[in-house]
Amino acid sequence: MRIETFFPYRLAVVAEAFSRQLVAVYGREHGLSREEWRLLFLLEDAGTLDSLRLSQRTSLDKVQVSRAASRLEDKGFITREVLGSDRRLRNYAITAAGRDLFRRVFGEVEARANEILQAMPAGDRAALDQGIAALDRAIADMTQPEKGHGTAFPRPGRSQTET
Amino acid sequence: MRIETFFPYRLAVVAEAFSRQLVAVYGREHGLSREEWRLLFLLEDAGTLDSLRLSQRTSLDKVQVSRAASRLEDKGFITREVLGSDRRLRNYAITAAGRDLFRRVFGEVEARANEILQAMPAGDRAALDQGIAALDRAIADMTQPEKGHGTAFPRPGRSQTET
DNA sequence: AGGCATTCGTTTCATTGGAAATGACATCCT
DNA sequence: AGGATGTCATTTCCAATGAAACGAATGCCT
Repeated sequence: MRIETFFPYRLAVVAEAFSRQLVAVYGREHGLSREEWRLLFLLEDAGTLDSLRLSQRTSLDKVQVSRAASRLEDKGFITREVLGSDRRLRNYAITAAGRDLFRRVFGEVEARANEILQAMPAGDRAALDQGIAALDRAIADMTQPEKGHGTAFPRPGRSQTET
Repeated sequence: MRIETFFPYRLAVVAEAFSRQLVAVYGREHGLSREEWRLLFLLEDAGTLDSLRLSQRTSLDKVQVSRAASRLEDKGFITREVLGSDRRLRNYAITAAGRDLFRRVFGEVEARANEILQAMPAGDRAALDQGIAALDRAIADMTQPEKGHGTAFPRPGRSQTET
């Protein structure tokens, strides 16, 4: 079978290529890693988030959040403080500088994304949107058996090593 | 803006999740890296390939090919020899063991992929296919205006030779 | 033919990224 | 209460990754 016709390959490769276009903006031009970019995105939307809500809303695991937050804090784009109610948790908030940066970068990223997406016929664009949404549902249904009958479903970042 | 509604984010996250399902098969269960998997895929299709054709047909850069080939050779799944006509190039060929492994793994990977894809309504599946193809074209047209259509896009090599 | 520049694949080096280990804290259970 | 257990963020360790450096080989050009 020719690999170019294998759907999973095509999806992965196209998604990567698209992503690379955007990384060129927030990464190469503004020095943000993908995790930092996403974290900043979340925080500019929410203003402030504690680590619990954060882990529920992102595809980032704890380690990634920890590292991205650390770097963003160093750069002065977010603040990080221990949460009073549960001192194991953290509360993250975006700073004015962070908001400023994000808005600027977001404009550029969105422009680049639209430049590509608008080059597609409207019908194809709608199809893509529909298809991605459906695939998302299919994967979710697959990995988290509907109704949660299964007591064990894979949680990101969990391993079943018994010590 | 909520990040979940930002299309580039959704695409990246869904594609990653889908890919992860497949990596779980060829990676976790069979010890192949993504690059090794792709290289093996190419070689089982072509039987033999020299490094020139290889670089034209894949999204892998030189370093990735070199490393993946090295490991596959160590495992006895491919052979690698200097090309007579141009001794800078290499000729890769899949071995019987490699073909054997690939067929076995491919069956599992395909099954897993179909398990997910078949869970989607046929219309959504068609939409996804159409959308991905269109996005591929849009990116190709964007990065390489007016060149060959199809699944070819940029390789991250940015050799800015001075002069 | 013989230098110069180019094109390869591979190696090196510094950085990244993931998985397990760690330590702080909270919760449970008796 | 208070020890055992669980949960969290962070750190540590090591494999993987990417960019630049390198050495070998070829093409070009006079």
